[in-house]
Amino acid sequence: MENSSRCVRCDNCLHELCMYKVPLFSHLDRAELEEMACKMIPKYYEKGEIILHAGTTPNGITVISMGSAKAVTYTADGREQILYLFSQNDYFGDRFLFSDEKSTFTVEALQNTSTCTLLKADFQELVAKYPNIAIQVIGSLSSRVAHLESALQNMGSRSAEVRISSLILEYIDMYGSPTKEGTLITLPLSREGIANYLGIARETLSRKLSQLEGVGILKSEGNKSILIKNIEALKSLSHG
Amino acid sequence: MENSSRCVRCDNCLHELCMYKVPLFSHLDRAELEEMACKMIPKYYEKGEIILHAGTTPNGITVISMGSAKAVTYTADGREQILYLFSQNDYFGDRFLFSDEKSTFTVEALQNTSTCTLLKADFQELVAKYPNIAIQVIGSLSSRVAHLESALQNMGSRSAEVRISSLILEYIDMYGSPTKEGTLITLPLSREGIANYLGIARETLSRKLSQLEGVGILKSEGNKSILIKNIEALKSLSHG
DNA sequence: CGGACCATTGATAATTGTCAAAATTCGTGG
DNA sequence: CCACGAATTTTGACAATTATCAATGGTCCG
Repeated sequence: MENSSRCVRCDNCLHELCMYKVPLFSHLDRAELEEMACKMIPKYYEKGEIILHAGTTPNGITVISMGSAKAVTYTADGREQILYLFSQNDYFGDRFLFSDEKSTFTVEALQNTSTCTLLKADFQELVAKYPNIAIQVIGSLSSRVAHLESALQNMGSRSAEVRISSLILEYIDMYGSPTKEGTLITLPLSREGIANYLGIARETLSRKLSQLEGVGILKSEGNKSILIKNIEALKSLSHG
Repeated sequence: MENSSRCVRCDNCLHELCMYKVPLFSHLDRAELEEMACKMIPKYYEKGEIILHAGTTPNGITVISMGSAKAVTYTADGREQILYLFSQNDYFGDRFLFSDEKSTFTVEALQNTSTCTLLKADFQELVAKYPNIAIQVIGSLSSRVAHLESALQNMGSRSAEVRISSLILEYIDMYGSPTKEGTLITLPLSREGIANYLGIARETLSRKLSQLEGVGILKSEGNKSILIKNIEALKSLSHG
């Protein structure tokens, strides 16, 4: 307690420690969390600002404490390919904690966004002190691998319709809330963003969504949300 | 030494310890390696046999000590999507070491293949004893993440030509050997396999390769190798 | 040498990308 | 709260690419 009062707390976290909600740190006890919190470096980015530049070496592990961000690379034919979408309490940089590799992706704020960064050296110290954290890191990387494998599997479908259906189903779980008329998804990305994530043209996405709307499966509600009216139909589409 | 003579050595490894060449274990000293070698379970698979079934929980970390294998999932539209290609000294299962998740992919032997498996429990014991191994696992997962990110980036190119060029360039580094007339690649996969890795139709791959042969960039040498005659041209193709 | 397997080629259809224009949506400032 | 302008999205028409199906040709291994 005394210890923590000596710290400059992360301003973004109000009266809570933001790390508390980060799975990576969830097995630490209060004291350990506070010890770490002291070392977190807070930062603020406007929408559109770059949080991490491709080609540079990340200086630690960065938690999105507020807002959201996308990790993008550019495909050989010059298009933007979104690799990850980071929402509140997601983090990146774990892959660089024990290596000096340069990042191949750029991270850009999708909204006004606050981050907390724990420097590599501090993290390594922490790992030395609490070896269990290494196991947590392994778990974290494992689920990142799982996510990428499934994204890759999805990209393997030649048909745009299948890819779109799968992504919507994923979004239902992550960003959906039930209403009387169906499940309302608050989209984390613009149409263009979704298209760039799926590796298809924005126009193709538009067309397919209109088509799905035409047969009553869903309904676009402005640019930022979609109402899903028939999940079962989506599921059968996503299966080929 | 006495210790090791009490072990049943892995038959596949002849007089060498196969783990010696596995990066994951390369930081262990001889004694540690031998200790671990005692616990490795060797197994042999004919070409086409399944080493790991999707939907089952891997029992440990499996090293390909001889031969090769592919890790595949099936896309929503029923096609085979190759996620990984494992050659000698590659391994899989690291992602399941500290979780009970089921594998989403199936691993199938591409040739007659020998493996050595270290059971989860034994691995965990090893990690407890030599905590540095956890760091090695982190490194191993990190490079797996890097590989997947780049594969995803590649799948984002809408054009088949670009994807093919990128893959060939990758193969040059991994399976190529210089000759007088150019770089000879001994292909690790059949045409169909390459197409399934790239997420395109086998016929499309054929056509593009013929086309590249037509302009003198490469030359198919039977079904199992390709001679690359103009790497620079390939590079510029792969950049869009 | 033969037969199974794999790869190539051709013709066609279906899908998707591209470019341009019109329509919507969104946020801002009055 | 409304209106306006910028940004985003949708739609249309067309071109380009790729998938599909079927037939042919080649390769590999016993």
